[in-house]
Amino acid sequence: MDAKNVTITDSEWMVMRAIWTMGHATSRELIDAMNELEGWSASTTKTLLHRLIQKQAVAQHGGSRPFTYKPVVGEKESMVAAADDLFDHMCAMRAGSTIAGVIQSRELSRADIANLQAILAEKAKTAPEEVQCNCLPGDQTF
Amino acid sequence: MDAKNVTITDSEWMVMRAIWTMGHATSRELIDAMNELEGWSASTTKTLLHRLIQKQAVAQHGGSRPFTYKPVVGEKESMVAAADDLFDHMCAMRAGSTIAGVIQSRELSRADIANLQAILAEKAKTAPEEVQCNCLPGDQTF
DNA sequence: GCTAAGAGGTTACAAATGTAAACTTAGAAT
DNA sequence: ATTCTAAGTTTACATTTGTAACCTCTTAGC
Repeated sequence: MDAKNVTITDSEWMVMRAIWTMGHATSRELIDAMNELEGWSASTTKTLLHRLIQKQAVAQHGGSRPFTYKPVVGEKESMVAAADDLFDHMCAMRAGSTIAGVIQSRELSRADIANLQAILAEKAKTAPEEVQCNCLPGDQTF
Repeated sequence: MDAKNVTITDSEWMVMRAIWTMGHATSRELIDAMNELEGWSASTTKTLLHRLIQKQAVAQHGGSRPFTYKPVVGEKESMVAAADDLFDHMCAMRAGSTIAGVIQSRELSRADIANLQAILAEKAKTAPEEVQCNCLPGDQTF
């Protein structure tokens, strides 16, 4: 199952974060975690877990109760897919400054920074002078 | 009006992009643009425009018809606010690699890259060895 | 074997969102 | 002055999403 093909809602995402972090979990573990993190009732977590199973973001394992639930889509791929989807709906010309804003407000490790610097150095080799706006059809600068 | 305080839905965002790009527009101009871009009917665009006015993302100008509509919230700030909100709901530890994925799939100008490199160089001065996961309470690496 | 508790599944409902029709008002055209 | 068209406002409805109760089934405990 490809992370790009699964749309995870905000509340489902909260459940996924718990499953990704634990690697695999029982419904009791998820219910307790979501109650502590968000104050949700057990019913809420069960509903969201069921919806995630239906959209194949999560798989149910084990032959007897309590079942174990494991993520089908990876956290890293899902995060990138969600961020790409967001940026795909935004002005291409302003992606650079938007990414700059995000970087400024995130904590990044030395390894993260080194990785980003390497990627940017590579992109610099073929970077255009400017990126075209893609907001209107046949669009030029207004 | 602060961009951070206005939640713009996906469809409203498509209307905003048109208004931002034109700077100011009449409803006829927006109706034509959204019909060409998304295939929407005039009613759809009118409804979304009205909702944007209600949530003070857009302001109505002019004393007689046709009115002119102008954005109250800026595009740049709204993009950063939306991206920040997305990342705020994700694992802090993986923000770096997610940003890397986004950079790889976006077209960036030379100026964008230079700006990002400068920001990263500055962050590198105080970067931690690693960023803590913030997915579960009292969480450590699993 | 029976009972109780826990887990899993189904149903419920309000609000948000996407999409569009219907109605009212204003102004242009005749 | 009247009519017609466009613009603006209100209403409508289906789907999605958030949140949770209720019901059924399974398994642990006695």
